[in-house]
Amino acid sequence: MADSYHHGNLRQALIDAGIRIINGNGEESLSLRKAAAACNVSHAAPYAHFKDKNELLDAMKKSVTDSFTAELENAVKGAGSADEALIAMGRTYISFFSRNPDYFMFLFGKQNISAHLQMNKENKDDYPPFLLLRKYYEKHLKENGIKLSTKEQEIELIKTWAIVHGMASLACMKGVATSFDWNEPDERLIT
Amino acid sequence: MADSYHHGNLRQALIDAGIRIINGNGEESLSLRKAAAACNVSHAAPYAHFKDKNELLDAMKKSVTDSFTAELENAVKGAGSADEALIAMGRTYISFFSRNPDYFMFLFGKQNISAHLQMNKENKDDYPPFLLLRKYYEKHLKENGIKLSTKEQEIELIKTWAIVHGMASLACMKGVATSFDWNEPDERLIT
DNA sequence: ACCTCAAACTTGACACTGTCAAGATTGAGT
DNA sequence: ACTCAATCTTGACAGTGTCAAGTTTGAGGT
Repeated sequence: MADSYHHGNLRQALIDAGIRIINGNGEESLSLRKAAAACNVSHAAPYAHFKDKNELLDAMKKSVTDSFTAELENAVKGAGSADEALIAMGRTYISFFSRNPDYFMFLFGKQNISAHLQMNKENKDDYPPFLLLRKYYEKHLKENGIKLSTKEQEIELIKTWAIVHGMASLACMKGVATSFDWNEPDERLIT
Repeated sequence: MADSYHHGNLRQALIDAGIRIINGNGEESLSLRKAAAACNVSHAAPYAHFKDKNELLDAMKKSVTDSFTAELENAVKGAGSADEALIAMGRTYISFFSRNPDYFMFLFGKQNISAHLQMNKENKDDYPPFLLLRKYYEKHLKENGIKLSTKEQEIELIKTWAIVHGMASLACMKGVATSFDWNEPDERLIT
């Protein structure tokens, strides 16, 4: 344990250090050199594992997204119906980013969401949280015997996401959320 | 006109140059030195007008927000009823940021929205676009004879904003919006 | 046991950035 | 014409991303 890197699992260490640095101080406060220093490694060492600073950032985003997805999946486990699952997802979505506003800005604050979606594909349909939403939304339609055209379905899906995402966004803005209890509403957000 | 600055209206020139630089290349591509160079001025000249790089950014955000607000107000002029006004606002909100995705990331991509809200106050209630929304939402309630408690009203207001803001957010993410026509929906977003 | 060699890391350099201190220019008001 | 504060320049500093060149290292083949 003394020095499991020097030769070891730098790369993961850099990802973890990067996330730790960002947390509470925002993305701006991260530099490759600081992350390297946090791993007791020279300033150019990261280039053995990442082509770019952006590649580090993308790996970090992937890591945060994985935590986020895990939390969503966990929230959905305790739900009896698809409706309950959807509500649980909405709550968790907003709650996760209310607890970690830095993560919200980190994930969505730059233009390149596609970069960390799946690295190689480019569509929202590969974004794990969106996959979850679609899955339970379709279940919800089936359970309640609702019939929609593909187009309508897509619109409703994006609208639902937009509500939750927009609320999370507002909840993360300082000076906007104070007078509002973000753990209370979102009962009526299902179409 | 040849050199209206040297002594002149640097500050506004810096704001304009900054916005021009950001447009199409994102916030990252702006440096104080580039903005200064674009105004034919030495690299430390901006410090006569802005304490910080952040103060320049805030001034730029204020400028962009003013354009945005103007567009919203203009959209509302042609509306017969409050309902029409609200729909027009929603369309314009999404349309504005679809046309200028860089502006969206610039305005909302960092944590400090409060910084450019009004510089001295700290509440969303001073954010001009939100003021507009509140105004026409209350008109809408009155016109349709709807009675809500203050709390309920606030919730509906934020929910409405969240939908529109969330849609704009999604519309600005590359790889998300492609399959979706952002000029078509938002008819049913009013409570 | 030795050699090999590619991967992992270090060192040193470069251009660029934000910021500050010190000086030079300027124009308006006395 | 003199003053002075606002404006702008010059020069410096530490910090940044990135690259080129060397150095260490540990696993695999002989």
